[in-house]
Amino acid sequence: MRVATWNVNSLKQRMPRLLPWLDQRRPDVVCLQETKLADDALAELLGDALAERGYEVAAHGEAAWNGVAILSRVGLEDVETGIANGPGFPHPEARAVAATCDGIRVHSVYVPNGRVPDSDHYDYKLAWLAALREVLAAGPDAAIVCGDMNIAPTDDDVFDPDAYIGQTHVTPREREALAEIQALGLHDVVRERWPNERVFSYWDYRAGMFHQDLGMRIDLILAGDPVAARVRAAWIDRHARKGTGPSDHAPVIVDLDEAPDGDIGPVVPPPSNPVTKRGAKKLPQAR
DNA sequence: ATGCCTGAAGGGTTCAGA
Repeated sequence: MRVATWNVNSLKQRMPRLLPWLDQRRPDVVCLQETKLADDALAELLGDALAERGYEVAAHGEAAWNGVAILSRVGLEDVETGIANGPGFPHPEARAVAATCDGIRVHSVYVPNGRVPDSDHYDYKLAWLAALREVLAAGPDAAIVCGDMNIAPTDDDVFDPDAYIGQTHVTPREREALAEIQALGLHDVVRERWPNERVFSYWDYRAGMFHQDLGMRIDLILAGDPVAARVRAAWIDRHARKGTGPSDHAPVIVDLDEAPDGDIGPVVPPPSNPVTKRGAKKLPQAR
């Protein structure tokens, strides 16, 4: 079973990239973020194209901003939109949808950006993460949380920590909120597979950041023990960030073995190697 | 001039993103 997550930065604009990518990678479950489409508009836009490919759709969107969805061709049951008891800004935003696909509770999430540390929007981000944690704590262990977390878990997940001083995505409180979610027993499957590699999922559109591989790893797949034990491969599909009209995020993909019948034993982490990093560069700076 | 890109809304410019 192949599960993917992709912040598409507008489904409408990304159609020419999404459909060929679905045909190329053939994921069984796809979590989308920043669809920027109301549910009826999404159904109108790609309902037929997805049905042709065998996907059912659980969408939770709104016009212009935010929006998440789950596509599945291995079943899509018990759909739940939004985060129970989650905060709004000030009203609830379309940032989460969950469904059960082939026995796994799948969450597609688009965590608020935070904008500026210690701002109202930053407080909203922290409250939203706390509410997400409660939802996950009440759910099954056979869960997978996919999405744009808008947090780089460690300094190894940004091209240069100095470039992000005073910015969101790297502050201790955000990272602690994410760590508390992971402490429920969720494995960051890409980092566990590539413990010392330079792996990013987002690159700013500007100033050739992608070309120079100056990015961040903020799109994560977090898997509970029963799912993490089935991980056969986990990687970031940089190819989808190349070429004409890409999203500024690349898809993250994980391949799972078939669910075992009995006890599969402990999850064994892969061996470690020293971190290799290239020369630091600054973000584009204002004058 | 955080807006060197991109997308969306609502008009011909502003806001949001990370």
